[in-house]
Amino acid sequence: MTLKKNTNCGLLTKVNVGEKVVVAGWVQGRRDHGGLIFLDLRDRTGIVQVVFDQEKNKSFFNQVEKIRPEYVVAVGGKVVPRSPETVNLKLKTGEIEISADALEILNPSLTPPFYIENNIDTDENLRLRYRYLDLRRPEMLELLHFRHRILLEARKYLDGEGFWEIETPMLTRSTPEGARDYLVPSRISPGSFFALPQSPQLFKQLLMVAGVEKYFQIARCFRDEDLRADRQPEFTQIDMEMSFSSREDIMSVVEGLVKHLFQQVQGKDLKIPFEVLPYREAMERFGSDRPDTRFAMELVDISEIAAASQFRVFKTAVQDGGIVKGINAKNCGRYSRKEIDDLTALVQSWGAQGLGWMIVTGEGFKTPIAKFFSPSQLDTIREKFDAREGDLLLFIAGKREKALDVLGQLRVHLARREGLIPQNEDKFLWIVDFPLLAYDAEEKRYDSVHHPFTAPLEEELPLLAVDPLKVRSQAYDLVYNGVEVAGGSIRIHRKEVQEQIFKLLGLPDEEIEEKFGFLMRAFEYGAPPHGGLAFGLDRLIMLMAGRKSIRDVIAFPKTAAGNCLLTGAPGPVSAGQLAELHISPVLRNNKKDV
RNA sequence: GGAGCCGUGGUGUAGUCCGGUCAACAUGCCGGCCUGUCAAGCCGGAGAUCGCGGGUUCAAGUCCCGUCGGCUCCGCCA
Repeated sequence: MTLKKNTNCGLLTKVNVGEKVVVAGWVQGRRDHGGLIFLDLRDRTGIVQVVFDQEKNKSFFNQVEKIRPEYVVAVGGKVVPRSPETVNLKLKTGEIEISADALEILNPSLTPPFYIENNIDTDENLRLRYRYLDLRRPEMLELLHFRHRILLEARKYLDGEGFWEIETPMLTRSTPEGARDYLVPSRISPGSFFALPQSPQLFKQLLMVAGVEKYFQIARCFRDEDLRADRQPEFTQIDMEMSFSSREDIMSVVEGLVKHLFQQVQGKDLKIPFEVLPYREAMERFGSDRPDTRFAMELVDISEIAAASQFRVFKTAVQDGGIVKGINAKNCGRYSRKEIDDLTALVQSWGAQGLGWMIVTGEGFKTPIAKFFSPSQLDTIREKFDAREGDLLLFIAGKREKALDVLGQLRVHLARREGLIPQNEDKFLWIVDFPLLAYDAEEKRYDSVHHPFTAPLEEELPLLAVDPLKVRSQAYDLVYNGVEVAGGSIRIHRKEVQEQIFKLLGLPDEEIEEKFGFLMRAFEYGAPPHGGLAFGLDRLIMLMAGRKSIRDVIAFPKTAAGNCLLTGAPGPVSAGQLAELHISPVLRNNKKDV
C-alpha cells in the first residue's frame, strides 16, 4: 500500500479546501462521463465525491474506468471547492470535492447481493448471510457506534459512582430454576456439564460477601428458550450490585445512570426521579406490570354496579369473587358491529369470556346490554368513565387477574390502533412491591415471581410462614415506554430466610445443599445486606434507537430458529470430538418414533 | 409444542384466487457513447423453469400434500 489514508471522507468541509489528503474507503457509486469520472467514496464517517479528469489523470485513468461499487480504493488528491451550481446540499461534504492525482485499488469487489445503503427492503435472510455487508450500510454502522457509546458512557458513569467492573465465569453450573440452560460437556469430568450463565446472579452476590461493595459487569447471558423480535438466546446485561444499600439507593443510582446515558448519547434531559408505581396499582389502573403510561385510558371498576345490575354475566362474575372493569375507547363509537365483533374475538383469544360494550350517543347508550341497567346505574357508568358522545366503553368480566390482564392488552391494542401513543416521549417508571411468590397449581408449589434470592419486605417477613402469597418483595422493575428494560431486588443475605424460601419453592434439603450449598455457606461468613439490578442492554438500545428488532442492535444475531446464517452455527461435530467429551447423541426421527 | 404470513432473473415486485401470451416491470449487471454528475443521461445486451420433493391434470409459478428457510405471535423466557 503506497497511499496511506490520513483523512475521513465524511468530515471534509470548506475549511479543508486546499489541503492535500489521502482518503480511503469503499466506492458507493460511479458516474462515468467519458473523460470525467465521479466516484462517491464512503467510509464510516460518510461520503465524499472524488473527481478524476482524463487530461490530468492520464497515467491511471484506465484504472479508474475499472472501478465498480464496493471496490476498496485509496485516493490522493486536493480538497477543492465546488462551483456554486455543482454544490450538493444532500451531502455533508457537498460543498467540496477531491480532485484526484493518485489512485490505488486496494481490493476489487463482486457485485454485492443487495444495495449498501439505508432503508433497504431486502429479505433478512440475505442480510444475515452477508452480515458484513449489511453492517457496512451506514445506518447499521451507526447502530454499532451508538451501542459503543452507550457502553462507554455506562462504564464512565458507574466508574464515577465507585463501581468496579469484574468478570464472572462463563462456565458455571446448572441451577434448577429459571430458563433452560445451555450446557457444555466437560472433557475432564466424564458425564458432567457446565452451564452457560443465565445471569451472573450468584457470583455478584458472592462478590458482595467478598467485600467488593459496588460491582458492575457488561455481562453476556444465555437462555435456551424460543426467540422473539426482542429476545435472543445470548444477550447482554448491564449487571450491577451494591452492598449496604436500600431499594431507594439502588433505584437512585440507576436513575442517574439512565439520565447520564440519555444526556451523553442523545442529548436528552430526562427528569429524575422516575415515577414509582406499586405493582397492585399498576395492575388495577393499567392491567399490566409494565404499563405504557404515555397515554391514559385507565381501567375503571364497575363491579359494584355490575353486581346490582340485571346482567347475569356481570352479576355472576362478581358473585364468584371476580370483577367487572372497563376502559373508555375515546371516539371509537364509530366502530362497526363487525369491528366490535373482531375485538370480542381478540379478547377471547386472550382468555376472556366475552366483551361488553356501550356506544355513547347523543340519545344515550347504544348497546345490547342497556336494558339490564337502571337509568341511574347508566348515569354512574357515564360519570365513572367520563363518557362523552362518540365514545366506546368496553367491559371485561371475570376473575381479577385474568380480567385485568385482558384489559391491559386491549388498552395497548386500542391505543396503537388509534395512534394515541406519543412517539417522541421517553417515559420511565418503576414498578415496586411485587408479590414475592406465586402459586403454581400444576406443580403444586410456590414459584418466585422475581427469583429465589429476592428479599421479602422486612415488615412482611413474619407472614412468610403464615400466608406466603400475601408477602411482597423488595423487587423493582424499570419500565420504559411499556417495556421492561431492567429488573432487580434487594437480596436475601441471611441463611435462615434463604432456606425458608427454598423450602417454599419445594426444593428438598439435599438439592439445596447440592445446588446452593456454596451460597448458604457464604451467608454464614458475614454477608452484608445487598441488592442490585440488571438492564436488558440490547432491548434498551433497541428502544433508544427506535428499532423494532433486537437483531438490529446486535452485530451478529441469530434467526428465530436460533441459527447463525453467517457461520452456519450450530453445526455437526466429529465423532472424535464427541467421544472425547463422552457424548453420544440420541437422534430421534421426529415422525417415526412417536 | 402451536398458529399466521412470506419464498418468482443479483435485488425489489407483478403474475398465483378463476391452471394453458413458461414469465412482465423497476433497479442492478455487462458493452458502447459522453468533461460536471451526484436516483447522471442515451443506445445495445445478458440474466429466473418460479425454495425443494411428490401428487392431481393432456397441461402447474398458478391446485393438493410434504419438506426446507425467513419473519411475527402464543406457549416458554425464575
